[in-house]
Amino acid sequence: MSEVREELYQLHASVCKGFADPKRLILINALRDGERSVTELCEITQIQQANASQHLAILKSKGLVTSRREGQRVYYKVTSSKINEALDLLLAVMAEQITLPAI
Amino acid sequence: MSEVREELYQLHASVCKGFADPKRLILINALRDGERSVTELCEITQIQQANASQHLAILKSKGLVTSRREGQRVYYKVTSSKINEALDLLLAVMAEQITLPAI
DNA sequence: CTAAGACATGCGTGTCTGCGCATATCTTTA
DNA sequence: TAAAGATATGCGCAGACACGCATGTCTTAG
Repeated sequence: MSEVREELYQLHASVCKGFADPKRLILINALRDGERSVTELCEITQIQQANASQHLAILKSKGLVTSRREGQRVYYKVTSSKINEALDLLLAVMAEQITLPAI
Repeated sequence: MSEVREELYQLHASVCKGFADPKRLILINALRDGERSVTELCEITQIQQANASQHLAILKSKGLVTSRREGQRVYYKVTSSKINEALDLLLAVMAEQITLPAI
């Protein structure tokens, strides 16, 4: 395993870690319909403001969301629709397992 | 947020946690071309046998891989091609960020 | 039934992570 | 400039996680 490849897996895992928390998934889901300010996100998700900021910072550090300041508000949005597609695929995998095969 | 939805996010995050480790990604990748025994996986990936078993158990507990015993060997395979698709999507997201936009 | 190979599991430890709380920074309005 | 709103950051702790090592279990060969 080359050094470069090793680092790639490290990076890939790091990105996946971004999804490895329920609150972060809730936040990402709250951004499905477009960008939202932190306050809006807190209202929608019922997550504490400081905690939401921490999770958003993690998502941002992994390139999963981007932010834009407008006045005193900061608006976040999901970086790429591929992110939602990937999450949907995993939901589909989960669904396949729950759905019992026909007898 | 309903109780059910809360649990769904918890479960979804749990599945994502399956990908949140470089060695597990390496193992999943080693299973791209089909099933492999634990010994084969250890050879390919250079992961210690006990450690590989531990990671495989985690992947299995999340429904990401399945196993089948044949004699003294146990063969693992990825549960669904959707899993590789999802991982590829994330790699694409990563690639987009590294690729600099044209000036 | 005994030995050896293949795989799984339990334990101890060092590290990471999520959270609440307090507080700091930035922006607008008075 | 002071105050208030919006967001970010630092700290401490409790729980989770990865790993190495030793050992246990299952299967086939002799």
